[in-house]
Amino acid sequence: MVSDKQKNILNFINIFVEKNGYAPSVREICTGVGLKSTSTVQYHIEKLINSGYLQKNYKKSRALTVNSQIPKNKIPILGEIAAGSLLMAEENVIGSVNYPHSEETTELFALSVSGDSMIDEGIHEKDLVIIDKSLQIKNGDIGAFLINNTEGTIKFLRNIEGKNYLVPANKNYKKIQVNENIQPIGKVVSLIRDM
Amino acid sequence: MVSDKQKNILNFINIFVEKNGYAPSVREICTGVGLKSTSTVQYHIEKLINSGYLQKNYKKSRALTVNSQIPKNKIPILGEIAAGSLLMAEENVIGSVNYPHSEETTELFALSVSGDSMIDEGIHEKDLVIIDKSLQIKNGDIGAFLINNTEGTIKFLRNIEGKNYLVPANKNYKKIQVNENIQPIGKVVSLIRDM
DNA sequence: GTTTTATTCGAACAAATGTGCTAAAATTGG
DNA sequence: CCAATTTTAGCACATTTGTTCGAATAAAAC
Repeated sequence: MVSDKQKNILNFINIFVEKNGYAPSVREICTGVGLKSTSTVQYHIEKLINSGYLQKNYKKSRALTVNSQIPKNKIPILGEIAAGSLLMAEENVIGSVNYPHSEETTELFALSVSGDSMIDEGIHEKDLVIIDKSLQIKNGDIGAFLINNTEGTIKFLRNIEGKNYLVPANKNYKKIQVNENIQPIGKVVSLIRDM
Repeated sequence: MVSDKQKNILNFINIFVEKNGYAPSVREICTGVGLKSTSTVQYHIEKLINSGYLQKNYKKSRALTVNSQIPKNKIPILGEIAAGSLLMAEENVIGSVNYPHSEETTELFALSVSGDSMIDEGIHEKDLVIIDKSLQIKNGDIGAFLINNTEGTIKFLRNIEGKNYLVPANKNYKKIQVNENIQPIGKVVSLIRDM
C-alpha cells in the first residue's frame, strides 16, 4: 500500500518531530529524503494521508501530525507464561502499560501476579510487576522465574548456606531450592496496582 | 518575571499544541489571547524565551516549542501536604511520574507514602499512590485525607454504625472517627512501587 | 513493444508567517 | 502630576511555505 519512499518520508517526519518538537516543512522533507521537487513530496504526503498514517491541515505550515501507532513508553503485559515459549510471544500479550521511567522498553515487560505467595511483601494478586530481563537477579532481590518451562512465579532469591532458594513472602508457602527446572527471567523492578 | 498576559500566551500555546499536534502561528496566538498586533505577541514571545519557558527557531513557522515543565501523562508528585495550602502548590511538587492510564491529568496527583499504617494492604512506605481528586471516597475505599490541614494520610474509609472512620490496615494503629478536622482529598486509584 | 501506472521534476503563484519599525496607550513608581 | 517602563497597535516587508499545473522519467502490467 505504501511504498518504501513513503515509509522513508514517514520515518523522516517522525524523527524530525522527535528532534525538533515541530513538524518539518515540505521543503525540509525534500532535502531530508533526497527529493528535488516539493510536489513529489506532496504526492507522497497525500498517499500517506489516504493510508491513514498522516494528518494535515490545509494550507497551514508545519501542520503535519503523525498518527502515532504505538504510544511511547508502553511495554507489553504478558498474561501467563505459556509452556515452552520463553516469553514475549505476541500471542501472550494481553495489553500494555506505561512505565514511569526509562525510555528504552525492549528489556521490560509486565506480568500480572497470580496467587498470594508474596503477600507479606505487599505484592497482591492482580498487581502488575514490571520485569527487566536485562537485570540479573541477585541475592535478596525479587525476581520472576520460570518453573518447568510452564509456570511463571515471583519470589525472593535467597542464598542460604551456599544454596539458592526461591523464597515466598507468605508463611503458608515453602521455599524451593533452585534447580535445573527453575529458570530466571528477570528482576522485578516495579509494581503497579490499580484499585 | 512573566506577566499574566505571558502566562496566558504560554497556556494558549500549550492547549493549542495538545489539541492540534503543532504549534500556533503568531497570528493565531493574536486572536487566541485577544491581541490585535503580531508584534505584541512577538514582544511577549521574546520575554517567554528569555525566561526559559519557550524556544523558537528563527524565521520558521510554527516552530515554537514549550519547554515542557510537566511532560504529558505525567502527574506531579507531592512530597508533604503543607499546612493550609490545599495541595498542588508548585512548591510542593518534588517530581513527576507517568501514570498508566487516562489522558486527562488535571485531577490526578501522586503522593509518597510515609509510615506503615496501611502495611496490611500492601501499601508500603515510599510507595507512590495515585490520587484522583475528582473521585469521591466511598465506604470501603482507600482514600487520601488531610488532617488538621497539616498532615496527609492514606486510610480506608469505613462506615461503622452510621459513623465514618478512617481505618488503618495495621493492628498497631487505631481507627479515627471522621470529624471537621479531617478533610477528604481524593480516592486512591493506583499504586506504584519501585524496587 | 505498448500501454498503464507510479514517481519525479521544475517552475510559478498565492497564502501564511515571522520580523522590523514607529508610535500610541496603559501601567507603574516617585 | 510627571517620568520611566511596560504593553499594545498598525503597517509594510521579506521569507517561508503549501499548492497547483504540466511534463518528463521510471517502473510495472499487458
